[in-house]
Amino acid sequence: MAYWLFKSEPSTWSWEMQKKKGDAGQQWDGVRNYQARNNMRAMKIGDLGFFYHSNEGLEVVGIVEVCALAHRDTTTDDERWECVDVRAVRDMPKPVTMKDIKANPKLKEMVLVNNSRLSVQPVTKEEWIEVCRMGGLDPAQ
DNA sequence: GCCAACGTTGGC
DNA sequence: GCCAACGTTGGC
Repeated sequence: MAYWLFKSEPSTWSWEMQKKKGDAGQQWDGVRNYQARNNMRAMKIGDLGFFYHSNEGLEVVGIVEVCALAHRDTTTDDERWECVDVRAVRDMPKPVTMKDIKANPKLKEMVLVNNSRLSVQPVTKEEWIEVCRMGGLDPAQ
């Protein structure tokens, strides 16, 4: 299983809105960047991702699960753009902020730190475990 | 609201 | 195919 990070501006698509979609989930539309799209194409059902609030909040607020493989983004006629569906799995008991992540030497290689503009990013298993631990989740889960 | 970093576009 | 110009993103 692979791990990812999805970024969204809460004013556009917030964690609260995501949770309201429940187990049905929601397509992660609007991505117009090849790298981010390629990351979504590589996703498999059951992969987990952090849900990160950009611009406001600047923190990992929850965990989502990929529940549909990459398919056409229905918000555009352009065939180039695809997206997966994700559903909310759980809240972070304690949101992990950008500041916390930058302050942790174990996370200095995170894409979030080094390429903050990429909206869908891969996360290593080690990074996943560390961020979960910081957020008050049992890393074994 | 500013601006650095990055991606894309388009003229040559 | 290069690269300058432009637009967008997102942390601060």
